[in-house]
Amino acid sequence: MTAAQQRALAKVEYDAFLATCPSRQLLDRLSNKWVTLVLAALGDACSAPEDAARPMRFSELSRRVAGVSQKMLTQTLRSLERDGLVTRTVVATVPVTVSYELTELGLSLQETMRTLKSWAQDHMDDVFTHREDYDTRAA
Amino acid sequence: MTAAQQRALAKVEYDAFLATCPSRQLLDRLSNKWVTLVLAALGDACSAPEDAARPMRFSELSRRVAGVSQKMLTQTLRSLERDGLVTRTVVATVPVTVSYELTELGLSLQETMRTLKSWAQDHMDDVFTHREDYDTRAA
DNA sequence: CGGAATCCTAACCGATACTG
DNA sequence: CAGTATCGGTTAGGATTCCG
Repeated sequence: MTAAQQRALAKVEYDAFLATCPSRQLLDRLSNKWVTLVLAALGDACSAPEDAARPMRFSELSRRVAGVSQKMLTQTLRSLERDGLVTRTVVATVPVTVSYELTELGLSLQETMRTLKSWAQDHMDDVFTHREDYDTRAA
Repeated sequence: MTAAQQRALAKVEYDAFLATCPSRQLLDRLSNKWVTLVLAALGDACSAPEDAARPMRFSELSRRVAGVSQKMLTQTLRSLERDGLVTRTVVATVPVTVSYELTELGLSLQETMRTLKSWAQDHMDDVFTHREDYDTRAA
C-alpha cells in the first residue's frame, strides 16, 4: 500500500490553523506573491474565455509577471509543477521551447488567486485612504 | 486637495502584474501566511452565521492561529489595522483588554482568504500524490 | 531560450527580556 | 494581558555567470 492510499483511508481532517498540519505548509507556499501572480497569469493569458488558460512560455510569463527574476520564476514554476498545479512541456526545437499550463487542479485555485489580485487592485485606493488616516493619527 | 482626492480624480488603473504598481505591494502584503490565517480566523470565529465575524482578543487569536509568535501576530495585526482591514479596540480594564474585529473592507477580503485556506486543506491529498509522483519520476 | 549554480545581502522571524 | 525592544540565526531572493 502506498502512502497516498494510506492517507486516503485515513480520511484525515486537515486544519491549517494547526501549526503542525500539512495543509499549513501548503498554505505557506501558496501565500506567496509569485505563486499568486504566476497562477493569475496562467489563468488569464487571453481575454477570450474559451482559451483563457492557454499554455505560456517561460519568457512570456517572465514578461507578464513584471519584475520577477529568472531564479524566482523557475523556483515558483518548479514547486507548482511538483504540487501538480501546472504542467511543464518541453519541445526540442533550437533553441528549446518550454511551455507551462495550468492543470485541472491549478485551474481550481487560479480563480481564487485572480480574485485576490483583483481585490488588491480594486481596493488600493481604499487602503491608501486608511493608511493616510492611520499615519496622521499616529503623528 | 488631499492625495486621496487626487487619486480619486486620477481614476488610476491598477495592475498588479506591473512591478511598480502600488497594488503589487499590497498583493505582496496580503500574500502572507499570517495575514491569510488571521483574516480567516477573524472571519470564522463562530460557527453561527449571524456573528461569524465577532471580535477576538489578542490571546484568543494567538491560540486560534497556532504557532504564531507574539511578534508576528502584533506585526500582522498592525499592518491590517493600518490598511483598514481590522479595527483595534482597547478597553482599560486591569489587565487591559484588546479586541480585533474585521472592518467592512476586511470582511470583503476574508471570504477569499477562507477560500484559500480551505483549498489548501481540501487538496492536500491531491498535492501529496502529485509530489510523490514527481519525486519518484525525478529519482 | 530556458534554465542551473554560485555568491551575497536584506529581510524575515523566532527567542528572550522588559513594561504598563 | 497585550504588548515593545533588541539580538541573532535563517532564509528569501537579486545579481551574475555559465550551459545545452
